Amino acid sequence: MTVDFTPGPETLSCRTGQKRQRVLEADRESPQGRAQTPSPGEPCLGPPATLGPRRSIYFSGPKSHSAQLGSDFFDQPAVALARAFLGQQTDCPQVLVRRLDDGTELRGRIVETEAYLGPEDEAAHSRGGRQTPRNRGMFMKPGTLYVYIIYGMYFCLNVSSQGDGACVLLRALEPLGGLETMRQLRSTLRKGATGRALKDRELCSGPSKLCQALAIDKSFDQRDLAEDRAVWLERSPPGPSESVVVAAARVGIGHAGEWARKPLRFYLRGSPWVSVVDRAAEQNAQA
DNA sequence: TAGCCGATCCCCT
DNA sequence: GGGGATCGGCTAA
Repeated sequence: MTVDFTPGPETLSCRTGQKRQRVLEADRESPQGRAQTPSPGEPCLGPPATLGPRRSIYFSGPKSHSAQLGSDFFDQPAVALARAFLGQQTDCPQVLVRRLDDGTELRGRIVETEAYLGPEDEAAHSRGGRQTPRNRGMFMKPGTLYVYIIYGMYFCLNVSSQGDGACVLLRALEPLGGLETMRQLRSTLRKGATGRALKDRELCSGPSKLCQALAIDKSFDQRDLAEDRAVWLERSPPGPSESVVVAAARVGIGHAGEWARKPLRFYLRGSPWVSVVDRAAEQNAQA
């Protein structure tokens, strides 16, 4: 079986409505579906009525963070979104921002992602169309977070994309701001902490490491990355040079047969912040 | 640096 | 009851 990993615009338009319909249903059904509802002290964060003339369609309305990427950015197929997180369409990788309760902002540029395509993808939690309370975020509107517990003690952070049950796993960040807080969080949360100071490249080089470093846990499940006040996405400042995106096999899904070999993991070639480097795949990456 | 392996517990069948 | 989108310590090369 072959799969087209670069769906065209027609795929874009026909799948969107389907998932949005489910979201409406989800919002009606579950209190968690309204996780992004602002608390009494917060401003209303509904979608912008109009966009400013100079504002990118990818930015949220004026009531969100000024640089916060809006819903439209996430409304693309999983592979396109996984690449867009690395800046392949926007020329610069996106920055994940986490604002802690005390106002501290932690920032990391996304350098590694994995795409999970939905029901047909044997490695996805939504394989075969499975929809359970745990993976519900995968079926919610693009930009919805899907946070799950792995091996009983770690968290992984996914972002729902276009297409039912499709999402993108965030695997690694280049820490840009709040490194000392990240180090503290990692040292506190990681298993068997020995007190050894973690190197910068050990802070966010893995899906669960970045969750620890950004204090992201199950409470973030089903929240909306386009509207949330504690976690959001921004455009990165332009980097020093153009980056090459490597497409490699995904990690840790050996049980998934042929799907385990498909090049659905994406990372920036040469980045020291990536969790797993695939030399063979890098040879195929275009400069 | 790479490979091996145990920890640990949620979630699904 | 068993598997798992991980991590980190230990060992060998």
